[in-house]
Amino acid sequence: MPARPRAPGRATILDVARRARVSPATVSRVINESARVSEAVTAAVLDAAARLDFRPNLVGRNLRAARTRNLGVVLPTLTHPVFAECLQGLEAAARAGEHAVMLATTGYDPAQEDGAIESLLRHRVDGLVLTVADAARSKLLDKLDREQVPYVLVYNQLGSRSARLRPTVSVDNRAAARQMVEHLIGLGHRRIAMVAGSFRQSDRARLRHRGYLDAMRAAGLPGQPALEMPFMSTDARLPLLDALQQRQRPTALFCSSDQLAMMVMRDLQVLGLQVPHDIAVAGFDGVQLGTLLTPTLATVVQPTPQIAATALDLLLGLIGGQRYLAPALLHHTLRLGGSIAAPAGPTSPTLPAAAEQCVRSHHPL
Amino acid sequence: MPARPRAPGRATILDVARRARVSPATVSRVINESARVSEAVTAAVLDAAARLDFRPNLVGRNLRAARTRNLGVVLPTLTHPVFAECLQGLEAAARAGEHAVMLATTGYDPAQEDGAIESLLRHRVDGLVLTVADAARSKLLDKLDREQVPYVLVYNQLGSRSARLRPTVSVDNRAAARQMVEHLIGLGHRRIAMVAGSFRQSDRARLRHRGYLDAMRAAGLPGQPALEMPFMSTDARLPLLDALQQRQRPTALFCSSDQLAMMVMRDLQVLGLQVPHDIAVAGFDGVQLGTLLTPTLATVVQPTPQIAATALDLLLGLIGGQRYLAPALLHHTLRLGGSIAAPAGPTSPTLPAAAEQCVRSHHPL
DNA sequence: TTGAAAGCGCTAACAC
DNA sequence: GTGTTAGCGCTTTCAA
Repeated sequence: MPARPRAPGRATILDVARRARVSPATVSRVINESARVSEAVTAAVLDAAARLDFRPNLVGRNLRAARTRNLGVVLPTLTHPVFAECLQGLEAAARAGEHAVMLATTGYDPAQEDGAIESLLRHRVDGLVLTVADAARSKLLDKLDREQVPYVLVYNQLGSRSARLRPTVSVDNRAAARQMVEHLIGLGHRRIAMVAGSFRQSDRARLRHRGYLDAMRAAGLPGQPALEMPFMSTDARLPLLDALQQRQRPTALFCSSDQLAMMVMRDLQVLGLQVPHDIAVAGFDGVQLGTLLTPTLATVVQPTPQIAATALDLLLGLIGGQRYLAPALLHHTLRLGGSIAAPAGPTSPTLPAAAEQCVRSHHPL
Repeated sequence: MPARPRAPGRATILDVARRARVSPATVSRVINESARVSEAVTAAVLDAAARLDFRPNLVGRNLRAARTRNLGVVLPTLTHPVFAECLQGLEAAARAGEHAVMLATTGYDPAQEDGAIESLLRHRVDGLVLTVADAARSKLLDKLDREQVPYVLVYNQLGSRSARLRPTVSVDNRAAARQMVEHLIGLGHRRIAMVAGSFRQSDRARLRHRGYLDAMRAAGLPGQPALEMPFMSTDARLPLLDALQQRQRPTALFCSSDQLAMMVMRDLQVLGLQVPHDIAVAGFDGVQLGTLLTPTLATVVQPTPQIAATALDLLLGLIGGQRYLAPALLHHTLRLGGSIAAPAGPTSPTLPAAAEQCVRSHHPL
């Protein structure tokens, strides 16, 4: 049994070189397979490295190489499953490409975006994958452009008239939203409202609202402004109550995200309304958890694994020196779950008696 | 307007020193506030740094300092919300403590644990937060111990008779499970089955099963072996069918995780059973999404934000040189959702007619 | 209070 | 094929 190495895991390339009676350069060559080395020497080096529990110090390598094979990922939150799934995909793809992932979350707060990115850049990540509040008018992205930092946006999508062109990976949010709303209209819904995350925090939400308006207008129906809700809120009852107390209560709610849709479904039920019988609910994202709900959530499915894989692919391309990058528009699909159905007959214009009281008394959920 | 720096963001401490007409050492002192520097010089340095868009290269610093202020986080998956929430908390706490997070996921595969950790260690993370398959008999943890790498386990809990003592942050899984099952018994349930993630992949699942057995035995009821399911499976129908076709169909199912419980609830409903009327379902984790289900999921709530905060706290302590670390046992609570209720009267011993056919025909969900 | 100089671990030129 | 050497950007003695 060999003696325990002095400071285990801390042997350097020089220690290995000495033990194998070769130069440090040769050790490096063996480790990285960066040049041909004779079989005998290779074996000696490998043996020495193994005996010493040699673990290459990537900090040293990175300093020397002026690149780190580290990627920064900046997302609003992981509480929202679509981002957790995306991160999962990014990490797997990064690992497959021999890169490591450094993570930062911003809590949908543009102020935190700057600090997060700055920290990542100090660590000299080779590139960034990020979802920002507003891709079209982001000082941060301007900065990244100026400094020529490779980055790819996920989920963010630039309007067609946007001045800047930036690398994005997303679905066609507007078209996808329109398609879902058209589906609702096809089922017979006429009064459809949209619930959205706050527009300031999400360019996606704005585009999806446009798609909603497109569909409504095309059908000659009155589109409404979105019912905006801050992203991190956990209770939709009061805004919902507002919407439902309108003279013409909507028979369907199109939500700008699955997270929102799930919350809305729960709160509608708390208010005493049956989904989909009393009111239909549709989401946007296609998170797996939607299939675990009862009824299952009808939603626009974004191909999150492909979004992640594509983003990483593009990013590695950019890092590799590729120049121009067209925005990648991936295909969405509709998942028609049990949360939508044709509208019931003429609905009563009043809420269940329970609803009002339920909200006012702040009944815990 | 100042001339654009040559290679923006790539000015070094030497450039700043030259511009401010001081030594690089002084620049370092100013940047890190590591020693007193006169006001005048400080101002000059700061000014030069700002003009040059100086961004300290942490790779250089880390090489020199032999510590990185990077923390490695190793989790089975982010698809399971409890881990996503935990990572979120870890990242926030790390950022608050001026540390960055490098992420790796293992997909519940012990084989991947090794590669993930090895990669992180090559990056010279200062410490690790991890959830492993089995904390008691993990070669990896042995290695970390041997190499004196600071680490803290989250969710993993060592049995009381475990040989090794390792730093863990968890709830008392056995007691918590017992309490939930006792609650079910208190409601009148007598035939309670447990559904669990595969034991090999989770020491937690084993402990929770023990707690289940404790409760059953204490009540003089027959405890059963757990219905084991691989963690990444997305369909529980066939195993469920097995359980439900027993002579004495269970009136309640205790699941070892919320993920599993949500899947089970959906699949029960697919099989034509009403939760909680026909069968009660309880989970373990307390993920927020449980409150979005209908009925809401009854579950053992683990204080995930505190688990994350505590883990980070302990880890930073270990990194700071602290020696012994007692396992931290955090308080769980029960969240009694709509997915459990007292058992209905004598249930029919047969499944709804739909059930059998539904499974055999592999009806898409 | 500030500067000079050495070196963290590694790799890429360049020699042999 | 293999060795020598210089230096990536930073901090930290040690001197002044």
